[in-house]
Amino acid sequence: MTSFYGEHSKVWLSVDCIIFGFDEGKLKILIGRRQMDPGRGEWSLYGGFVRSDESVDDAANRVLFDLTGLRNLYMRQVGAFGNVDRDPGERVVSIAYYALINVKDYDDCLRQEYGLEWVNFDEVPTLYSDHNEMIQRARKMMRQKISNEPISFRLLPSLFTLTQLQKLYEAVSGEEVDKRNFRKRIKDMDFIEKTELIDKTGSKRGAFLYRFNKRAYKEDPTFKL
Amino acid sequence: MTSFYGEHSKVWLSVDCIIFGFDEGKLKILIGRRQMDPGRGEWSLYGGFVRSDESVDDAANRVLFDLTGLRNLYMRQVGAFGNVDRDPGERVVSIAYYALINVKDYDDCLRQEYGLEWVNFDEVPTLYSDHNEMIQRARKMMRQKISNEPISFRLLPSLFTLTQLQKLYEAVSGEEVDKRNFRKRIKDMDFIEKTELIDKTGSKRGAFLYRFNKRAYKEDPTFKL
DNA sequence: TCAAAAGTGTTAGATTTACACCCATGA
DNA sequence: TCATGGGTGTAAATCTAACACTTTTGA
Repeated sequence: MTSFYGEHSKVWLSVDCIIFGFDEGKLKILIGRRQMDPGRGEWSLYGGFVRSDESVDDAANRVLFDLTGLRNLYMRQVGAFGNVDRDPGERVVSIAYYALINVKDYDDCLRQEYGLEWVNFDEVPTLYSDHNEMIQRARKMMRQKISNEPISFRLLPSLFTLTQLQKLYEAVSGEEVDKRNFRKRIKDMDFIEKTELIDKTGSKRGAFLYRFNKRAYKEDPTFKL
Repeated sequence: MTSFYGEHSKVWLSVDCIIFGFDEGKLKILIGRRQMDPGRGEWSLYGGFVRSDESVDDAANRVLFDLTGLRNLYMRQVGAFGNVDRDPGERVVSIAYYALINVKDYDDCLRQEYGLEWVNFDEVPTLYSDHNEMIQRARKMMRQKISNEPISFRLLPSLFTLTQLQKLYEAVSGEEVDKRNFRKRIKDMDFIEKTELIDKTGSKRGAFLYRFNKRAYKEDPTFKL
């Protein structure tokens, strides 16, 4: 191969995906046992190598699609992790991404096939290499986003109750909020629409279901929680 | 070379540095004419390849030190830029970093030696490859930071006037603020200390010089502009 | 003497926070 | 009938934003 850059050394480049979900009032991530050496058997994020014919973003999308069967997930780059010895085998630099999925959309057969587990974010075990650092950075980014962009809806079913929305917000932001004040703020956002549907799974009385109107949000994209 | 990952392809990895400065009331960045093919002669950020024995962060620090002679600069990773064809020559993935320097600390001989120019951020020409995208992302990150972290002091001399501080804030945030309201907020921050020194370069009357007390900030790191 | 930047307080309006009770239902 | 989560309004406190004039001094 001819090269302008021949004298410099190349590195392996991988992507690692932090997949967030929300279920039973808790923020969760999807992790599995590493299937390859080095580190076989350790808890780990799921990742893959970047191929020569795909962009780094495409590699992350491919890995996410393999894993979830879902396209067009909300996905953001966390950043590059490039310590020399981060991979015990070779020099591998990894670009971390986080993605948000609705746990209910996710095919549990696929989860079992890959041997993945949903674990509560606050109870994540020690992970392979620098993966714990990756998830912390991802969480920090997400915490900043959730107050300024409507990302909650990526983690919830398309119909959700205000209590669910509030619990999610609390789980991500890490602080409790007053129910009445929270609902007041939601009422001001016209793109969060009340339906006539009632969810009775969470309480005897039942709670109204709401939906996120993407179109309405695009017309007036002001968001502040 | 033995490898666990032999079947996957490696890539060249570079770092690109966005060096911000502030002078004469304007936010500036340091760019130069590209010295190598492909793209020789085009306006470009300054960068370098990541070596096999250094972390990606170290590579960025090395490039910054070569260029400025300064250590311990404020530096943050912007992210990985990994489109397949972003480099016309070969597959090169680049990790962008931005750094803040005080223009007065910067040795102008070094600038000339490397053929670099300070250009107003709002007047940056078309740059090589995806470098314009990099600087936009860097600026966005910086805009978010400046209200929540005391980074202004990295761009200013150690003694500065409140007018300078305000102009800097306006240049980075992109919006004008009321002088009295701005000063009120500054007064609340005990780690921005008034000295008895007067700067007479900016006005006939002269303005008091202030200084950032790092130690006091560490004791009470609350910041909100 | 005048142009140019430095410096200084008050008030109205908006936003945020704290707070407690009734409702509907299934078990 | 009672335990559980759903739903609602008001008032005090805080924060934000708007606003204009005096001071100093070198040219």
